[in-house]
Amino acid sequence: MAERRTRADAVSNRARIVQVARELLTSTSELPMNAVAKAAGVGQGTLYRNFPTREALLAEVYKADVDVLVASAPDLLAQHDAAAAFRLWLDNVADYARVKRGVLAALEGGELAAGHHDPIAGAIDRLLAAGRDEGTLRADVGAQDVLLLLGFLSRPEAAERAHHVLDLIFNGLRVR
Amino acid sequence: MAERRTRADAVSNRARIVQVARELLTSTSELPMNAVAKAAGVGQGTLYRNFPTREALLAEVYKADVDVLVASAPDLLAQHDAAAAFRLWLDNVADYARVKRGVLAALEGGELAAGHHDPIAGAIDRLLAAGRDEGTLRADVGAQDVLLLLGFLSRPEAAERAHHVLDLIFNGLRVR
DNA sequence: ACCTGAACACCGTTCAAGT
DNA sequence: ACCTGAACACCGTTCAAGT
Repeated sequence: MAERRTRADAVSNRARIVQVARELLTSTSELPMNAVAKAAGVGQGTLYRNFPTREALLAEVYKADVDVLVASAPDLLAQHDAAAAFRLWLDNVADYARVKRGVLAALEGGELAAGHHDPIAGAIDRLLAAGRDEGTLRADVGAQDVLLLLGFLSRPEAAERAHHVLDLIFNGLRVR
Repeated sequence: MAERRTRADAVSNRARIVQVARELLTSTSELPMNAVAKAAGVGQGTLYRNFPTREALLAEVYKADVDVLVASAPDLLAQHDAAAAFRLWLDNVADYARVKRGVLAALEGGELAAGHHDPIAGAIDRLLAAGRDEGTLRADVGAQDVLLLLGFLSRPEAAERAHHVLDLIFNGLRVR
């Protein structure tokens, strides 16, 4: 199977689409596909061949952020006990959610979350498993449960109360 | 100020709009305004004068359900201690959410929830206050926090795990 | 091989014209 | 006083035609 080199213009088009989408998302939380195509200077067809769904585009836009979030889980586990690591990781998620609301939108129920190997779910699983071994976090909690609970971060009103609500959630996941 | 009798056709139009919307929501969770107008046999203008936003229409459709939910709070408090009443009330909410997903959509961030006198928030406040007096529920929890946490019920994947996630939430709201 | 952009099917919402 | 429905401004998505 011969490796086929993608045309140079195709490569730059794809990169420009992602860059433009990222910029559009800094001003508003909406992302009209036609607006992305126009701002990127490509036809709608080009946009859709690169990213068949908006979820796919969002996943690409926030890939770097998600990678950082996922990578921070083992780092925190190396420096703290599992319960503290989990609590700190939740704060990381909240910080990302505050700055870039779209991260959560991409995360929940989309390509990222529904994919076979959702990296975020993997990070949560790791933290939960450590807490279970330690005996500080409830053994009957799955990554799915945590993802559902974190969904509140995507609501606009969440910003002010995020920290407090995370405390309540964390309190609920600890063993009594 | 003389009471003005609304025209008979106007009254029946309004009732038919609500009835048709309710029926449409049993099959799908979407509610296109034009589809409502067409199914109700009225012009779009009539629909919009009665219900300026979709939220307003949803609020009317689910008014009866919300009333039942709100009324159940004092009933539960009369028969159980505050913590048990709160737990049972949460189950009531989950049951409604399972059957009619739209109740939650109408509840969260919409006319119902954002209104000056959100009845749901009132019911939650009442339950929380009783739990605080009793010393079983955390004093630093507000109705807003609970509403944010309950938002997960509107997600399609929530159905199977709703009961378990509610346990986690309840666990987090209790005093240690 | 990749691209463009007209075109289609759908929204929500408004408002002039009717009764 | 209330209603109708054409019309407008927007979506997402497809696909024939180009290079």
